Amino acid sequence: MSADTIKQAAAVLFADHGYAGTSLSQISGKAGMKKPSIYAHFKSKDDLFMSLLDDAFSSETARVKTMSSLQQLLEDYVKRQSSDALFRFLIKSSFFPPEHLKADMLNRYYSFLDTLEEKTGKLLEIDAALGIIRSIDIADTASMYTIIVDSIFVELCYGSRERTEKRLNVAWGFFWNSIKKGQDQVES
Amino acid sequence: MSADTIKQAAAVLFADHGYAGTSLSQISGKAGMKKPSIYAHFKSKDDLFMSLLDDAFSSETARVKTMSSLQQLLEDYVKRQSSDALFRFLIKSSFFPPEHLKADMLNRYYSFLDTLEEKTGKLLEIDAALGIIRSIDIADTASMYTIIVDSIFVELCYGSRERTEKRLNVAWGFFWNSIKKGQDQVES
DNA sequence: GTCTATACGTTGATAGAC
DNA sequence: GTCTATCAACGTATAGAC
Repeated sequence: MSADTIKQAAAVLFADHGYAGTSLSQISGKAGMKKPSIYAHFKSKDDLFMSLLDDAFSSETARVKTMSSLQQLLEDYVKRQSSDALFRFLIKSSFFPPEHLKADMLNRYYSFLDTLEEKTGKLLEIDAALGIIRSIDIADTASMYTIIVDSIFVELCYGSRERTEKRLNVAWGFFWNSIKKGQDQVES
Repeated sequence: MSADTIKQAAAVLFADHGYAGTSLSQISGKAGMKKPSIYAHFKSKDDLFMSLLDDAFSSETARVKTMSSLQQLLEDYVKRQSSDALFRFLIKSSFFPPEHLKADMLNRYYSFLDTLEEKTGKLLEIDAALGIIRSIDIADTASMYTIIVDSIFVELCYGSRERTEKRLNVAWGFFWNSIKKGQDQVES
């Protein structure tokens, strides 16, 4: 289907140049058709953008719901930074929403964050029950996890995989060391 | 001077709508003059943008160089999120640079990051010498600090001061607890 | 330094033939 | 569904009067 071809082209361009920085002629050009053809599939530029956003949030929410380890999700994000245009589109658009669509977007973003924090809480509770981690404040720890996720997203914006991986290792080291059982921290 | 009036107007608009999303007519309108008057002070839109960016990086670099505590800088960022348009402009522009100015910007950004990590390292070394913190890997810890800074910047993009402050408290709690002396962590 | 007037490309979007 | 042709509006930028 050519609606899909348009979406794929738009994802890349929106991710690289933003909403305002991307024109419909650029999108149609990349999709191999003329500008007016877009209107056979989408009502407007806004419609195309929001449609992409829905796809992206659905995909990420599904991913979070089926994840089985906190560390795995972070590594998954790093892996997808170059290959998954829809993911890059989502990050950049979330950080910098077009002003007139901001309200619409924020609802979806917060709903995604809720899913993430809820799932994080559940995984932490399992680890706590298994005795892998110390008794901790689950809410604060889940919050700290999303902080790491966001900082990884920031690094993803700049595109250097090397830096991102280094950062991930440092962040995860601090995080896990703070919550795991054992006395590796003792070194006074 | 009216070059300054233009800059102030531009900072707010670039921060809110981005480079591509802001037009020279919007800027001149907010500055109380007509569009062509801008060209009496700046060669082009790019010139205005880069001039603003230089101001912003200079200001932030100076701030980092004179900071006396890691926690203070974070709190300073939160306080300025609503009042300091140039600061908001810098964050948004750094996260999402216009593609054709990206290379130019990245140099300045990395130079700022170097200053930040260097200063962070020095402050950590002082605390270590004073016996306030445990012996740690200074480089990793400074890196973890910039992770927290970035996550605060992300939150600043969304504008809710309440959420930002909560996040700052959680992040700082984890960070300081990981490096300070004493056995507050023991709770197995 | 600020203005009016203007040049000229590009934007998002529509009409209508095929 | 895709195209050509066209639209009004807006973009950056310049020329030249005051």
